[in-house]
Amino acid sequence: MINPNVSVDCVVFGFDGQRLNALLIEQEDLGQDHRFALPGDHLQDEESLDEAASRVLKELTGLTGLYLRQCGAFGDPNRVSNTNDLPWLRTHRSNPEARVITIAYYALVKMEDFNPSASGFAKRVFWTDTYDIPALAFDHNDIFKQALDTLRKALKDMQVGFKLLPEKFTLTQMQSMHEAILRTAFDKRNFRKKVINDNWVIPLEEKQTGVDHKPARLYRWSKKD
Amino acid sequence: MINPNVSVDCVVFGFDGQRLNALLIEQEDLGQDHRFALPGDHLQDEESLDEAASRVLKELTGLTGLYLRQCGAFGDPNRVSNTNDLPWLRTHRSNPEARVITIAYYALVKMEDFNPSASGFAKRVFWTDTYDIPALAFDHNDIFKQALDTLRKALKDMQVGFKLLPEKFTLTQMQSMHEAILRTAFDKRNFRKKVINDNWVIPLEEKQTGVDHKPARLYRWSKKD
DNA sequence: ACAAAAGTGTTCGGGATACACCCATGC
DNA sequence: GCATGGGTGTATCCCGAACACTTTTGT
Repeated sequence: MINPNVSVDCVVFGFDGQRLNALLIEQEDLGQDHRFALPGDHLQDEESLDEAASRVLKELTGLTGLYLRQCGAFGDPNRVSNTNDLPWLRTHRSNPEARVITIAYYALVKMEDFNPSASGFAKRVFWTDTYDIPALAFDHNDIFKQALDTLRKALKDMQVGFKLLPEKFTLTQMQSMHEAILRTAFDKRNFRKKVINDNWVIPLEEKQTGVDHKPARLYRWSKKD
Repeated sequence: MINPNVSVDCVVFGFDGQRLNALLIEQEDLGQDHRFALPGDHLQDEESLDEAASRVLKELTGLTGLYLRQCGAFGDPNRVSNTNDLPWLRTHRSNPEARVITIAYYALVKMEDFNPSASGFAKRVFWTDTYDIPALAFDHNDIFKQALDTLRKALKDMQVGFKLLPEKFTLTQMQSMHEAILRTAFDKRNFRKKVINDNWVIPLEEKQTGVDHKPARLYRWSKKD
């Protein structure tokens, strides 16, 4: 292998209408406590970094076609040398002591469109509230923080938010998403004025169904992906 | 070597009072045309990515103590396989065909404080206008673009501009720097109002010397590095 | 009728923009 | 005295923030 110690790790964000969630995997049990981690794996020859990130997500979680962006490279010489990480490394890596450089990605998914299922060395895949992330393997908690920061900056530039919403959504859903990601409350009238005036969304004729109150108008994002 | 095909490449920006410049190296001549590149080199064992970037700049240009920030990772399988790059790779790399993943950095220097001088495999080091960058080796032109984009975003957040100015500077110098980086013109009165009201700079009692017109007041940056 | 969420306008303050002339110094 | 850049104030516009009540639907 040409790049034996380079990997990609992905922070997959999903929004469920209330909370911002991230996708974690539980690594195979080796007689230890539960070990949680971000989905990630070594880079293979002949694949680009972006391709590696896509492949990893497909292999470990079954997700494909996600919006993916780099959010940093992590290469501290000791980033994989915590003793808790050693048993797993010894069974999965030909050179368990080697420092691994990882390229971090964040991904956004419309949760309704995807149904992650564990495979590869992931024993289990599950969504967790982003404000309640457990201790993760390696330096994955650092990577997660950086991914969230990057997402927040991108959201303020109004470039990515729609990747987390269904095709048709209500303004309340959109506002909740912003509030969940940025951890702030917005005024309903001001929020609506802004997204409509600035042409971020386009109103549809359709309305919400199946709710036991006044159904809200649906909107779609105005920009191309 | 544990990470044989990982490198760092650095875009060093400097401001000369008029123009934004970037530091390039000319690679050793191998009977070809001039070959220009960003300063960069392979990662060594036991050094972090940031440390590698510092070392590379010291070894190739003599510069130390620079402000350095990551601005992306580049790992396309073909990024080093342009035929023009092969002769150089063959004399400098044990595995010239190997794909190299590089972590890109940008650095900011006060040009007056530093005097870059070529060493290592750099035959020559020189400043070039950032709007007149020649064709560079590998994908270094792409890396340069991304570094400039990153610098511009950071400058708007007003975090980094002062790294390019002398300790004491005039507001006209500061404005020129912003204009050079962002490629826009600002109104003199508005610019001054802003940087003074928002406490970005602190006026000194000192004035400019050695100019053949009314000497300008000097300022210093108000924040800590 | 009642519960639940949808939907809607106005006021106010602060920051960004546009704009032109006099001043101090060196030669 | 003249050339060169230094230095200064005001009016306007737009955007973001604060704020509360009526409407529509399902049960």
